[in-house]
Amino acid sequence: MDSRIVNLKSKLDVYKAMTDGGNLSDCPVRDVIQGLSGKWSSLLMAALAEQPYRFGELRRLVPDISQRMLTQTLCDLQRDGYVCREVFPTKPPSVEYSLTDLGRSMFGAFRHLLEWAELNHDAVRAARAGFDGALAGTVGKAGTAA
Amino acid sequence: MDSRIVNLKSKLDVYKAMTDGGNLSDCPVRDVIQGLSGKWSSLLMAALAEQPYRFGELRRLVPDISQRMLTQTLCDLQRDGYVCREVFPTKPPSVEYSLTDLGRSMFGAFRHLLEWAELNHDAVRAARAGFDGALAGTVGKAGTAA
DNA sequence: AGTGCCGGTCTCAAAAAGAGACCAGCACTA
DNA sequence: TAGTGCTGGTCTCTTTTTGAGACCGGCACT
Repeated sequence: MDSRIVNLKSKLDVYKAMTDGGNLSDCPVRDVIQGLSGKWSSLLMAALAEQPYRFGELRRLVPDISQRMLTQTLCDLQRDGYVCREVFPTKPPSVEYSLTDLGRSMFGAFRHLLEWAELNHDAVRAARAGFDGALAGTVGKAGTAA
Repeated sequence: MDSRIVNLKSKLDVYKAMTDGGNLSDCPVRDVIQGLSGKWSSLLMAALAEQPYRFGELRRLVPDISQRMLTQTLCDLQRDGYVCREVFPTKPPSVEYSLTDLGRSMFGAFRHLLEWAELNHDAVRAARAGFDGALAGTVGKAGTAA
């Protein structure tokens, strides 16, 4: 079993075969996931899943996003077919963003991750603290910080 | 109903109240999701969900990742408690990465999104094509490209 | 001796993101 | 009538993140 670690002869062929089986590079899933992996995409999707919002509403709802990224992320989400952009010819022309059917469908799958995060953020935070602590211990070799 | 568009008096207070309700900025879910929203995080999680891999194996499995990002992303995932890093004292010291229980748990939720992507990438691609086509039509006003 | 693989780190260039000014048009205020 | 604020964006500049690739020490095989 452990021979795979020692015996390195012509491993590349083996990996190529495995890659074809696991097709991580080719598969279109990557293409879809990359669209959602942006820093703000998931957040905006979560917001729009609640209800439709206008541009300025979203900006206020997520204070630490810049207009530039808000515009761009919304545009990307619209391009991927997740959100719908409607311009209302009101006095100050207002723009409303809402989820499409595709967007709602996608969010239905994404929601699981959100729920998991809600339930397990303590564990993640604990893991982070443990990792950082161990790192500090390794580097500084001191259990007690100043 | 539409008065919300016209009547703009002191809307900020209203939004603040809404923000408190929807708590999109504060909630720790963001903190967790951001860790997964990296370009490579989800891909590496998917790979490690199959089976444990060594550093070089992952590099070959995902050809278009740089060592730097591979190291960094794996380190981030390890810090968040999703993956476990084991160093084997073999002759060329080898390092194996595997999913922790927390990682497997998280991937169980993430998997839904992966499955959705697999099923709906056609729709997403179609939406993209439609969006790009409409954009070209708007700008170039020409239906037939050269 | 020379070469290659091991898992990383280091540096440098390019790309992406953040901060903030600026735009045109209309309503309300002074 | 001038001034102010709000609308949804775009433009520029700076900072952060990413990508590409050189480099490291140590051992095995040639």
